Amino acid sequence: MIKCSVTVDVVVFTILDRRLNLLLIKRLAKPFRGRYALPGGFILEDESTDDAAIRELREETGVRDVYLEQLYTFGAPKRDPRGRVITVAYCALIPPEQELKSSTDASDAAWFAVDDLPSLAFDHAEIVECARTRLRNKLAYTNVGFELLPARFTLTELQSVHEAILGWPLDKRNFRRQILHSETLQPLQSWRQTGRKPARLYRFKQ
Amino acid sequence: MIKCSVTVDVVVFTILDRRLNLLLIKRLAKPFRGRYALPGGFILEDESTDDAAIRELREETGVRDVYLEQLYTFGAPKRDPRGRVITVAYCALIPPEQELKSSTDASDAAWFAVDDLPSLAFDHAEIVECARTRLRNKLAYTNVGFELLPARFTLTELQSVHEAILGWPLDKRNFRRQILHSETLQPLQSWRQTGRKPARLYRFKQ
DNA sequence: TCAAAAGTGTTGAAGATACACCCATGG
DNA sequence: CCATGGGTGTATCTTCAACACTTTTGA
Repeated sequence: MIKCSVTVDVVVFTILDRRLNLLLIKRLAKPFRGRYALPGGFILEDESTDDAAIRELREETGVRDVYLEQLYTFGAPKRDPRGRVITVAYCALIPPEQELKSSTDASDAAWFAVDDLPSLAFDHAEIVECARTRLRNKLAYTNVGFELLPARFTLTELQSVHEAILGWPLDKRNFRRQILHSETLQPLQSWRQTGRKPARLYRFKQ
Repeated sequence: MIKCSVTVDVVVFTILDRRLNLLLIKRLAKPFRGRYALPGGFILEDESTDDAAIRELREETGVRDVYLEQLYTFGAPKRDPRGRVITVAYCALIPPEQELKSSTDASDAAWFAVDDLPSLAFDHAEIVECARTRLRNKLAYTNVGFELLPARFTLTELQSVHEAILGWPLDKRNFRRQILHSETLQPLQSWRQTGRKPARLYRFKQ
């Protein structure tokens, strides 16, 4: 029976420029100084791991009330050179409308397209892989893609989120039929004039 | 930043009498003395959480080389009255052929049908619920049911495993077509004479 | 010959895939 | 009037669900 340090690490996804991006932070301290790592940190005395993930997310990005889900726990004994540290990994999805702390302050945090990541500290590459796989799978049986969009969105925007997550193009008509048939979207009486023809806005029911 | 104790708890499933059962251990120590709990224990200095689960499983049941999968990590601050303990929960599936330590020694361990569990210590009822849900879902997209059977089995036996996990009856013809179509079974040149008409034996490919 | 479990096909419904053109608007 | 993205329907194929009788054996 030993005591060990416990961290949470959060894979924070968002959509930028129609591509799936995630948040990384450049490490200022050893080990892996100068390398990028997932946002995260040690859990506090009186908070659950979920609460720790929520807190880290707020500290690093300023966002709250977003989708957050526990992913997996990584507990290899040598995964952190400083000693025994196990980490509970989380996955967060944040809509692009959010004012991000990281995009406003002169931070060491930056967004990276998932297909163009730098080399990561610790076992964080493995954690990211785990998160991407989970997200892709989840899209098959849930409508979790909404979480990466603002409250009101067009069907084309939703489709491009799905395409960004899956990594392949979808058929427009099939996508629309399927998503509308699921009855999870509420059509609104507003249209967005983004391109030429205005596009109908929808929102997620509940 | 705090240090906390980390345990692994294992939901060990098996099939007994065509029903899904799980292993529980009567606690001899406080807290929850006399209540049943999941097998598990603290992780050691130099083992991964996976290794700890494998070790606990061997210690409590004597089995090795069985299906084992990480489930979820429970990290509420008050989940253990002794102090801050987080637990990484695992799910194990063991075939009924195994000689179980718990069934041979005069142990405080016992099998319980999942639909007839006693009141459990800690948050173990929640962990069990999580395991049952995961197992049910997993059956929809994998053939994990094999893990609860001996190396050679009949299709009727496999069907009854699926029924025990799902909790409802399946159509025999549809089940057989589906499972044979998946090409994960290898038919053998042997038949089991369990009832009247001999039934063909199969084994899981790889 | 009876009881018990093994084994076996077909039909209809629903869901998934593939595919191409017209529309509304701003420049 | 042209360029851009918005919006729409059909035909086919595959997959899933429902359903009942014959076969083999031991007692």
